[in-house]
Amino acid sequence: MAQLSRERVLRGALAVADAGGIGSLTIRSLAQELGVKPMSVYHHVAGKEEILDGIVDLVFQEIELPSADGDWREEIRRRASSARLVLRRHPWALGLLESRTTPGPATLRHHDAVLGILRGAGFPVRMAAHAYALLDSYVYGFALQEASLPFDGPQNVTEIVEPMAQQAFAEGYPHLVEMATEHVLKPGYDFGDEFDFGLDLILDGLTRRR
Amino acid sequence: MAQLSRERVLRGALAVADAGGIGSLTIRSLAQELGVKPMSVYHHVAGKEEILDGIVDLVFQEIELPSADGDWREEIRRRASSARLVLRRHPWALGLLESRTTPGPATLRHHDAVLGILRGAGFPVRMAAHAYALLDSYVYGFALQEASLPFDGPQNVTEIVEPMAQQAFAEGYPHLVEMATEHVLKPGYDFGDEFDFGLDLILDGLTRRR
DNA sequence: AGTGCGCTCGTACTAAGTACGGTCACGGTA
DNA sequence: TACCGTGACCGTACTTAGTACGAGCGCACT
Repeated sequence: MAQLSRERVLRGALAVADAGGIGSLTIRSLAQELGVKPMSVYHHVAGKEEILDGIVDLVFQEIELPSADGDWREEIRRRASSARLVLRRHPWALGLLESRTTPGPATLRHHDAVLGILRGAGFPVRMAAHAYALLDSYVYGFALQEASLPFDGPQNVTEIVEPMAQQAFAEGYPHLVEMATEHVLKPGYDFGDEFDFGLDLILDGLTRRR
Repeated sequence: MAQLSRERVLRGALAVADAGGIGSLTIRSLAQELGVKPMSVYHHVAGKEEILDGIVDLVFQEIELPSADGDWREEIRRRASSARLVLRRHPWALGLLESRTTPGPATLRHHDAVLGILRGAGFPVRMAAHAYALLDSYVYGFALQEASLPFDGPQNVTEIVEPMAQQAFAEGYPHLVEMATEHVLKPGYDFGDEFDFGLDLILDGLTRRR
């Protein structure tokens, strides 16, 4: 095992969080992952808070940056889709966003690039702020809903939703029952497919208001 | 101090979380709030997980239900605004959403009512699912961004953003600097004002696609 | 008075964050 | 070569948290 370093500590923390959720990330579990003893970690980071800040920034680093000279709509769409995939890969990152208020360098670079595209596309500053807040709200919120779904993907939907629908029927929630039986339980259903509908609607609205 | 009860335990937990964040909600802090010893709590709830599920459902209970016979657009707007305010009052609830997969009765009632409005407004099942995912994504994501802002309200924006802008300038993030100086630092700025822009855009898009 | 029951609590075990100081390898200097 | 400073790693232990276990205690019903 090579020398420890801040970089290796953060990478290790990311791996532990991905494997077992943020709840499983403890200084001890991280030390084990790294093949060292708990206190060794503290020579490379100041404390657990700094680790959390660090891995959030690592997550932002994974999101594709829009390129400054492409079609704005296509670039924004690409980065939104990328962000959604990244947040699905690291669902614990969403819960962290709420508590971290000191953005890292990758986070800043990311936001600067997105704003750059919008300004370059002709959005005035105020409108760029609107667009930026709207787009990120949508992406974060969608990722949050994906993360809180009781099922993982399109596979095991039936076995999870079927009993829920029965319960909803028994307790008198007709619209939930209808949604389950007429939509969610139909073959081919995948919540992830909802993403493009909303993104298109938002991009259309922004185009119209530009 | 009256008899303890599940209800009082959950209300107490909500109060503790509101006062100091979920991080400050421990069995011991909760017991102190309730004027009892820690282990007494366990006679009314099975464990901390059940407390967390319980207070998330309490939060949903606070969101205004849309009324079934109003104008769908107005009802949906009202419940979205209400949800946003409730989530601003209990920002810790967002972090919990991701981990709780067993919705409580208030949560189910809430979702059933929203779906009911959309179906009543003439949205086909599939389109109601789209609209529902989009609206909730927006509301949750917006609340998440509000919660992660480094400033609390329109008051102390300047003292927080000013140094950030300076740093952004020094590190070469021109669009962040522009956004700060030309928009955020202007008098009257309030991030909360962004909410209506996005909500209107979404409602327009949904109207058009209905 | 006796009995059972439900609520409360004292004690204690385990897991986690981390302060403090020790150990040890290495590299530069006299 | 002998010495010593430095940086990385770790052993120990203190504090805070969740919670298992079982004891005490008051009240309702016999």
